[in-house]
Amino acid sequence: MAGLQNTLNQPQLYRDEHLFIDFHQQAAVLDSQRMTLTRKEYDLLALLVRHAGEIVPREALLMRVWGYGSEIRTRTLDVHIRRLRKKLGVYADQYIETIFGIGYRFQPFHAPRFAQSTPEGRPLAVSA
Amino acid sequence: MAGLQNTLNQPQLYRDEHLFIDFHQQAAVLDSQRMTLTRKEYDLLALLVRHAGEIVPREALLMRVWGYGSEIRTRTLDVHIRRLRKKLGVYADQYIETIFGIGYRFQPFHAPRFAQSTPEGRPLAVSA
DNA sequence: CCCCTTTTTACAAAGCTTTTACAACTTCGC
DNA sequence: GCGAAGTTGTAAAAGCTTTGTAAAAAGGGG
Repeated sequence: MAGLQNTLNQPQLYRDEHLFIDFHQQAAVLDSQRMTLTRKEYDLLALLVRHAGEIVPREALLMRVWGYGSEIRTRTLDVHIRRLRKKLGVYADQYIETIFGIGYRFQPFHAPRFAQSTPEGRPLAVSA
Repeated sequence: MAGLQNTLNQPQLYRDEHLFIDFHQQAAVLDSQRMTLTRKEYDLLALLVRHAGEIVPREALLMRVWGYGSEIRTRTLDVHIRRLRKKLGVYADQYIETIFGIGYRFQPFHAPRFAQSTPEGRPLAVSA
């Protein structure tokens, strides 16, 4: 698999064509430019990237990044997603997908996308 | 034989010549292309496919997918069936049969079809 | 205080579901 | 066969929920 692994068997690194993340140093680099992320922005990005290719439900994000239980109603996740996307620049929509009604998914840069065969319908399948 | 079975003895997978469904991941693939289904569309398709070859009465579908009792009058089932058929493309009519006055039946791709002037196949129990 | 980060608020936009209205079809009695 | 009554197909609109966005408010560390 991808990055070197530590004793907890968690990758220490993520790397694709444009994005590089060092989970140990908690640093992200986009096209050779260091991203300046706030703590929450980094935590959110890191969590998504560690689960690259998988849908991460809103609930899970709110729990693991904010410690919020499902009873808390907040829009702060949306706002942080937006700021992350802004900092991801032109790749934003390719990297961070919205799974309507469920959560978000980080996709490695060249991950195969399942194209849309039907004229209507939106870019994502259901999953939980 | 069908897919692997979990501890509840429900198949986890469905597969035929064109359609593949992973009930655990709640994802459907048609001719190697992931179908983009909304939640209700997936629930409806999954219920029909789990009972492949059997007639599933409208009442049962409305109860199990929508939680509607028999007193509720709605056309939303018809509309969802239509959208499913659209997304099933050219196989639509082969996969989803209308059993007039009773309900619908999902047929595996190469299943032999019998005349349906006298609908056979045991209906699914309506009770929850 | 000041600056930076985080959260909330309010509204806009997008997505999904349901209803509505009418066309097409099936069944059944005549 | 024919017509009536009921059922299903279909397209479009309405309704509701979720997400995007900008701006203001709230927190927190120096």
